[in-house]
Amino acid sequence: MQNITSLRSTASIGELAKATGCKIETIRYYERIGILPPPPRSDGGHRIYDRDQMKRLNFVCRSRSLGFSLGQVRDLLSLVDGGSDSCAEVKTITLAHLVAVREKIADLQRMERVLAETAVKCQGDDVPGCPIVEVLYH
Amino acid sequence: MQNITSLRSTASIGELAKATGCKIETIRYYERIGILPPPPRSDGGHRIYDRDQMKRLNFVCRSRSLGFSLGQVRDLLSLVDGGSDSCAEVKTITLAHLVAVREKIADLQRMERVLAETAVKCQGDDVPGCPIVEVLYH
DNA sequence: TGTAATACCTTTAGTAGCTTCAGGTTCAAG
DNA sequence: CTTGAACCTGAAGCTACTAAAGGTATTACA
Repeated sequence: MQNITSLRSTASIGELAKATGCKIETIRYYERIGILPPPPRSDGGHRIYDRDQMKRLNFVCRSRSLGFSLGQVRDLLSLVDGGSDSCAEVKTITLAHLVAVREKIADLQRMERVLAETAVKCQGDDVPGCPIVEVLYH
Repeated sequence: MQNITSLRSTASIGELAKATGCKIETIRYYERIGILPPPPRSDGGHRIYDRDQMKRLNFVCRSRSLGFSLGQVRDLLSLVDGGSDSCAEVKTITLAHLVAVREKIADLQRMERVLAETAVKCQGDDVPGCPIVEVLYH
């Protein structure tokens, strides 16, 4: 197996998966829902990807790893596909997402605090009346 | 409509929903998947809840609001139902969840950092080559 | 007591974002 | 030419709900 960035400019779905860290099934899923365009096929029906597709999948994976929803990824892709005067819209989507991420962090920190506070109260022994259970019952 | 904690010791599903902050549909869903036992019914088929059910639903809602999965809630409930010598197991589940919550926080903070760093680089104007897009392409 | 508004009922399907499965075909190495 | 790995499709399953359609019960008021 050779490095797809060296000799060949095309890759199988498995090679693409390795290169991007995205699972094969996920790649096919993205194609099915229209995030990735259907690539050309070999005579036998296997998918053949080129560098552009690879770049596009990278974009998708990276966006997903930053927590963008597939809907947002779709929007970002169409802005990128559309042209160059879309920077403002890209920023808008990003800032909206940033707000959502910060809210999630705040939510989780609230949970973390309660869980940690509660857990230390519990001895973990056989004494009836577990403090954790008490908290859960309110 | 009277306060369910005062005169009557039973409640309709709507009253239960109000008392716990859990939606009616969610209560029925919990029953369907076995988180809540099926309550007795009125002659016309409406659900009638008593205080124990109310307590149980409170436990479920509170656990959920702390981020426990329904599987974990199920486990916690069966420990609580089981007896009093389950404190250690309750603590184990709680600590495992705490670890998971902290991992999620760390993940989100990583996203937050990248998003914030990237967003400030973007002027949001019409200049081609949006820095956000660059980051997404890697 | 009659009626109208509200609350409740069931079943089914939809959401996000994949993952897994079953059952078959193609490709590449030796 | 054979064998094993990689690939193919379509459908179902996962979490935790939410919504919608279409029908029945209850309750408040006149």
